[in-house]
Amino acid sequence: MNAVNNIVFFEAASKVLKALGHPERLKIIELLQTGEQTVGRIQQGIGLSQPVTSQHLRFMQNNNILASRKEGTSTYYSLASDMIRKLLECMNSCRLDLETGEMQMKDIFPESKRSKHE
Amino acid sequence: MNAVNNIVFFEAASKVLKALGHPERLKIIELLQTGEQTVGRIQQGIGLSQPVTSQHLRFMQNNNILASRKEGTSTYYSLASDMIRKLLECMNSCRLDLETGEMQMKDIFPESKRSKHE
DNA sequence: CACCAATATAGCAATTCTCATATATATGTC
DNA sequence: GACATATATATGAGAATTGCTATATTGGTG
Repeated sequence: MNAVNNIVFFEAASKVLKALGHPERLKIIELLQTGEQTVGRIQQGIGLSQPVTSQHLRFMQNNNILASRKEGTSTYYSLASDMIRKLLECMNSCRLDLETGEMQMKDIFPESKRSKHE
Repeated sequence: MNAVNNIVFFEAASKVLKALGHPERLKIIELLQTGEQTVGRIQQGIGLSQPVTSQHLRFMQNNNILASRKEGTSTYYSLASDMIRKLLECMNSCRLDLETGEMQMKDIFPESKRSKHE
């Protein structure tokens, strides 16, 4: 693993993280954990409008978080990579730690005040 | 774990992920894996200007990714939570999978074309 | 072909990010 | 107090993100 590959990795990984960094998108990802879903079902599942749902899906597909396949008039979206699955596992493990009290909500939820520029 | 907590979790987690979703910030986080560092050292380590470095650090602190303490004229930043450490572990594990060929770069790096709206 | 259902895209306004430059603050030393 | 060092903040410009409304596309059915 050389420096160049490191840079590539950071670039790639940060895109993935950024694409995950939106509450609705995170919900979508969770939804897809159990398998592929159509746009319609995803939309129902998270309660967003159809265009916004589509936009999030496209965004995630462009960042290689999701893959899709068409069947008739439907499009099925699914998790695209092992990395996503690993990250999801990690998130779920954290959520479990919260439930068991092993981790505190304050450990991940900022109560900090923001200045204008964050 | 009820619905409300889920929402809180998604909100919190997505902020964390978003704050991690920037190549330079990811580098900073990696740098801090081995322990706290001053702003100066971090700046050297990643090669950014002092103000930009400070801004990234503030952003991450506001999103509870980092903690800081002052000593003399220096400020030491460090990883703020177990969640971050877990996510870091996960990322490093993925990087290892890349090295061993267990995972392919294409699994996390998008080659997809972008439309105007991503 | 007309029409419907499912999904995608365009275009726009508001907000947020990111980086750069300039300036401020705080601490330590002489 | 004058000054240097380390860090933070203000501010502004350009880009990216987000969600909305309207419209387009595509496949299936009669």
